[in-house]
Amino acid sequence: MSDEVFDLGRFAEPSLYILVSLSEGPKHGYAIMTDVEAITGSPMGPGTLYGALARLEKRGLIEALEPHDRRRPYRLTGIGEATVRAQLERIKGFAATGLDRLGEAST
Amino acid sequence: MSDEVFDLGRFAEPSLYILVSLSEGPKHGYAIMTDVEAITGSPMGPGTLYGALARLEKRGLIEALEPHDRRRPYRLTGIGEATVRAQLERIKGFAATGLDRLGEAST
DNA sequence: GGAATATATATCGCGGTACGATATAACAGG
DNA sequence: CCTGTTATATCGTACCGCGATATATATTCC
Repeated sequence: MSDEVFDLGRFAEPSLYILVSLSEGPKHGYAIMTDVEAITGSPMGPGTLYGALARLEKRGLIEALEPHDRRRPYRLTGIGEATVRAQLERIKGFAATGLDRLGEAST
Repeated sequence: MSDEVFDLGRFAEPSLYILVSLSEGPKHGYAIMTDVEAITGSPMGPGTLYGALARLEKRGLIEALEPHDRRRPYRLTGIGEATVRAQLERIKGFAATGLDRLGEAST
């Protein structure tokens, strides 16, 4: 089972942003929103955020911590961390392949 | 320099695969399908392929060449090439950021 | 103190995408 | 001649993205 890394599925972009944001440490929704905007350059609205958050929790990639004040923080689970890592490695390889092809093909 | 590069939009994964496949040179649909499967490891069905192909052409990122035999080849346009390159650079940076965070946070 | 703004979460609905299923057709090999 | 491969095309369903919207508290400024 050890290898069985969860796939993020079809619409993985916002989910991946969230997971990467949580890679830094536990955060609550609003903090994720601002962090993702800082990383990616484009804002993530609440509709996108909370929908994806619920899905990620349901799939066991993140888990909710005890709320403090008005904040409901989330944390990466073990599976979540493995998933992000695998996903990022894959993406990294893919980007390298693509850029390599462009480098050779252009001129 | 006015590089208003086209964004791939929300659902960019299959489209990006196609564009990267075409970065190698012009290909027809079926060849893209097999190539993408080779690159990503997961198969891309005709429903995904031809839908995305039509959208990419409509957006001017790829263009159709003259059909030979039963094959309808496509080629990257200038805009298309710039878009893939920009997209891949962005992804590369994002992956690096994410892996960096994981590297520090884990262990 | 009152008003405006920032923080913080939650939900709805439309538009649009992913993708399996399905159909069609030409060609090659046994 | 029939099966499998190559090749393109379309339909329908399920699901996602995301703007809009609502609510409530905390903070800041006049």
